[in-house]
Amino acid sequence: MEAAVPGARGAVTAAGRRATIKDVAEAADVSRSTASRALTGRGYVAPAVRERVRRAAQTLGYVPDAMARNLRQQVSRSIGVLVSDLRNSFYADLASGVSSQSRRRGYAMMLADDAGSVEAELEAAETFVALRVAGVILTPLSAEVTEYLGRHRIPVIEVDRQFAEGVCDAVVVDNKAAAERVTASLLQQGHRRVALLIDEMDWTTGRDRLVGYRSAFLAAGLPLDDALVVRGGWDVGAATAVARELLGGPERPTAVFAANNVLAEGVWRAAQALGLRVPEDVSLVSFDDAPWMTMVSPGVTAVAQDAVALGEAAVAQMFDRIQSPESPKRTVMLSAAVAERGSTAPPAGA
Amino acid sequence: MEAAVPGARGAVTAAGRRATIKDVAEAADVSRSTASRALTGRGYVAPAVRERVRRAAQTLGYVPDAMARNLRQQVSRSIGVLVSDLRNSFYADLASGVSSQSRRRGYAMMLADDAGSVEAELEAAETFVALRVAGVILTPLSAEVTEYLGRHRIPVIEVDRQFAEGVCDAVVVDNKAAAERVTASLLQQGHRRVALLIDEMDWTTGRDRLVGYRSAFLAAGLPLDDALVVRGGWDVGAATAVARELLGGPERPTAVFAANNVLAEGVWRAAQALGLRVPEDVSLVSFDDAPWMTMVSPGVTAVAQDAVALGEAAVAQMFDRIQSPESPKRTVMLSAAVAERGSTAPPAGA
DNA sequence: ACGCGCCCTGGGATCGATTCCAGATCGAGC
DNA sequence: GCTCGATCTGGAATCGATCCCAGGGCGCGT
Repeated sequence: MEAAVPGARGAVTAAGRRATIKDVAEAADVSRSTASRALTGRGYVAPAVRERVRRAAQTLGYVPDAMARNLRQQVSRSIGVLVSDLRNSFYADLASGVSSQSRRRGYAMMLADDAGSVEAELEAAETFVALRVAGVILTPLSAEVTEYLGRHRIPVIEVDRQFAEGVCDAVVVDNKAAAERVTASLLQQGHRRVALLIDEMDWTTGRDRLVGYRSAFLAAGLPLDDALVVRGGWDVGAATAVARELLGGPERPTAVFAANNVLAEGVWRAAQALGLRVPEDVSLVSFDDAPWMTMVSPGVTAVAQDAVALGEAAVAQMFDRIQSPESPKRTVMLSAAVAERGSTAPPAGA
Repeated sequence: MEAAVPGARGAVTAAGRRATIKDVAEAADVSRSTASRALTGRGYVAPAVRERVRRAAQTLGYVPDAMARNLRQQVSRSIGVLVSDLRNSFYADLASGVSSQSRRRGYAMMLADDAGSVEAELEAAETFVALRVAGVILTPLSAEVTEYLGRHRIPVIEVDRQFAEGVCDAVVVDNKAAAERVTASLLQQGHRRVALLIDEMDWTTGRDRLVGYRSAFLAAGLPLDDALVVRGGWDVGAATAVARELLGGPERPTAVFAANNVLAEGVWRAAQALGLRVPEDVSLVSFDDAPWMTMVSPGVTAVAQDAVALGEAAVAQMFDRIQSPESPKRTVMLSAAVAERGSTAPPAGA
């Protein structure tokens, strides 16, 4: 174990403690107040003294205690991020976008994932409150969490999905337009039995995707068949099982629109397992891009939400909100591109 | 905007401030000390008083300020995690494993990603020091960062890779054994021109994978050809370009061992672009599994490092270290399974 | 010479929670 | 009745940094 040599580029005082501003002040032979002013740059300090303090801090390897600073200033320079599942690339990309932007602004990121559990979500929210984060960016699971954080006067930005519009700042993609676009494109190719595989209809994500799907039928003057709207479950296993049922049945749809990447994976696996070729036997479109969709052949046509951009936009909106706490709530809607890749074709009979 | 009704399940006092322990104490008609003891459970408090304080806290929506608590107690209940790139599923899984385990122990996770930049890495480390995290789990980019954190007496666990063994706690996979195993399996299938596509040889990851690759040749009594060891670059674009060069050349290898998932993606894309079939024209094995490898056909045979388990093990080791700061440094080595999927076959001539 | 304003510094309060310590109360044992 | 110990409570110090404020020194204008 190396000895802590004071004076060397060490990080601790001789006693083995971490250096505090008091140590710096003593080393520079000034008061704590002056040392603080010299280092933060707020208030008068003679240039020579400032330099002396700076050097002392450097020598001691002084790093100000963020706890103490935040406690005194009653603000923190970290933001909370709460997503559903880091192992899903959508959320990981989202977190990545948030991370880069918040670092750029000098903020640290506290990241938590509820594993789809409302309880874990609330627990994480409480941790954020305890840590007095400057704001929280989350993909909400329950309506409670937003309300809870709001009660504690913590700015909240909902990303990807909302329960209701206008009650909370949010950054979402234009689910309806994108869903309508890809559905219309399938209908135009001649498909009539287009199934929608979806997981939930409680959030704006699910609702709007369903609405978009339906309005494409209406716009084309085609009848809706509710039997073609199928609930897919929350994980790949469940999605695969449901998709097998759907594709293995007697009245097999000629195209499937999967409402997210997990469901799309289920459809893909089910098609493989059943020996169905894509797109010859069944066309597939996914809402939500994923790395594997560009690796398989044919590639899977997908609504490519830019999750990184979503995260970045959320950070931007968070800082807007911090700057003007009283301005009306705003929902930012990003449009999503459709990445055409070849997993769709006119139905066999056409 | 809803009014903050004190007495309701509100989160703020009438003045709009956040409730502090002083508010709780006054509401329960006790001193701050007693309130603190009642809520933390340390020290004597009459049962009736404890209950009164608890209810007051509940009513006020009191959440203790972690800053103040940590400052007083000189410990924090959060750990820092520093990975290279959240958008890479390996790191995302790692973070996910850390997240679940640290939450289980009541710790919050501060997550940062250096985007492959040593500067960003050190900056993040400084943030962790400032926040007085209980420990840091990282995939090191530079040797400096570990040393820096060590100087500040912060426990560090290196994950996935190390510069040198024994100087720092670490959790790694048995790179050499796994690399040797898959290489040997290719050799046994009859391959002789087995290329190794690798990005770096400065860390134990790269070094050991190279060593494993080589020792498989030696064990089989086959000659090594250094021209078959190719540097692949850091992103998919670069990897693809290098792989195209490799597979498009005159002396095309019959099998490629890609040293990580990014490189494997490059090889896969290059093979597609060149119209080469896997495994008929070229066999492919990857070190490091990725979701797409199970989606393509044939699936890509890969050394399946369990990144989630890696993260979980790192957390476990971190708490061991916190409990016994003086015990000797330890490197935990996890073995990696090989997921056989069909991307290998005997070479065409065989 | 005096007053005014500017530059600069240090003392001390402050943020919110924990914790040490002194003191109060009460019941039991002798 | 007195002591002793256990139980319980509140006052005050403490963690590390910031920042208000008082005050000293100095230059300058009159």
